Amino acid sequence: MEITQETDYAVRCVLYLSSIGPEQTVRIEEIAAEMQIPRSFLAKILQKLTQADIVRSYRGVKGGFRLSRPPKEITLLQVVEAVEGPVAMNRCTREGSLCDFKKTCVVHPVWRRLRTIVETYMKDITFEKLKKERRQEAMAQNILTVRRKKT
Amino acid sequence: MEITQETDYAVRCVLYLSSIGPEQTVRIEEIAAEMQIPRSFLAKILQKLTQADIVRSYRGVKGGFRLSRPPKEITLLQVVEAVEGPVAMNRCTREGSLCDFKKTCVVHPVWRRLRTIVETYMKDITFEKLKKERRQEAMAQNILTVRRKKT
DNA sequence: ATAATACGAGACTAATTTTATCCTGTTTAG
DNA sequence: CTAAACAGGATAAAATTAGTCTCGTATTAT
Ligand code: SF4
Ligand code: SF4
Repeated sequence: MEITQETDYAVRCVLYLSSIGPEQTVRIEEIAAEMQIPRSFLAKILQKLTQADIVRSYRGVKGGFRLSRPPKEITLLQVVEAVEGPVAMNRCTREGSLCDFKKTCVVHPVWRRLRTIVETYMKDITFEKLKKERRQEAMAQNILTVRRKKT
Repeated sequence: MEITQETDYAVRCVLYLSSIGPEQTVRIEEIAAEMQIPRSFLAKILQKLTQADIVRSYRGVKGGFRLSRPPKEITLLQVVEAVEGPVAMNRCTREGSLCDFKKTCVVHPVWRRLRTIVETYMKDITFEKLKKERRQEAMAQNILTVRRKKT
């Protein structure tokens, strides 16, 4: 029971976008390099994130991506669901018709409850929270200043 | 993020075994039919459950399976882990070396925490609990008496 | 205008995992 | 000794995951 590599990439990507200014954009190329994500795969992931209205894309010269709202309003759950669909925990909480036992099954409510627990936890993790921790770490290591020079 | 079909089969299987007497054994055939699990696939699953010391197998005529300890001492987590390995939630909580960022990553602790949450929940669900609910339902519908006749 | 840049969409592919099946061998009750 | 029942390994189809590539469209600087 694990998220996919794709989902982890997506989280890294949104985390990176959380660290830039709200007026800036960054190219796929930059995110891919900084977050160690295969470039063309990331392009696909960003399409999903765009369609889920988590990021917004800008085409052409000077184009790129930015978050479509402040990091505070983007949760881990939203990102996970955008790339891999509902966190159902078991098929029957996603599509009940898949199992004949559903009506009488005593395990079904267990999975439903677990689903709620996981969703609740992930809903509480915003990228604002993550960003803050990240900035603190970066400052402790002077990573941010290094990156500014390079840009 | 879902358990596999195999895992669901395993849970059904252990649930069924929880309902029989501690001295009885049941054949793969019976479990497969009652719990709607492909026979040969179930055989494989039971091997894993045997190796994890959740069930015990008996060969030869009159052979079959039974739980290797009372349902009270078997948790959902044990069964899940027996068939699909650790519930890591993300690769990095299973094998840290898989990610270069691990040391500084602010998301990593989030997955670790979620893992703990899920494990804690599943550890609390014993098959004794499930069995009790199941018996109540069965009695309400007279399923148990029907099954006894058939045997 | 138009060339260069950057994302969008869809087809395609490779690798891995999931979901099984089957065969041969071993154990055991009667 | 033999029929019943599980053990273990090989094999295979289907689904999912992970990733690439090409061509199209939008944007902007010149
Ligand atoms: S057996 Fe119960 S838990 Fe399993 S899929 Fe069916 S309803 Fe869900
Ligand atoms: S980026 Fe962070 S969360 Fe993702 S795999 Fe690496 S350590 Fe884990």
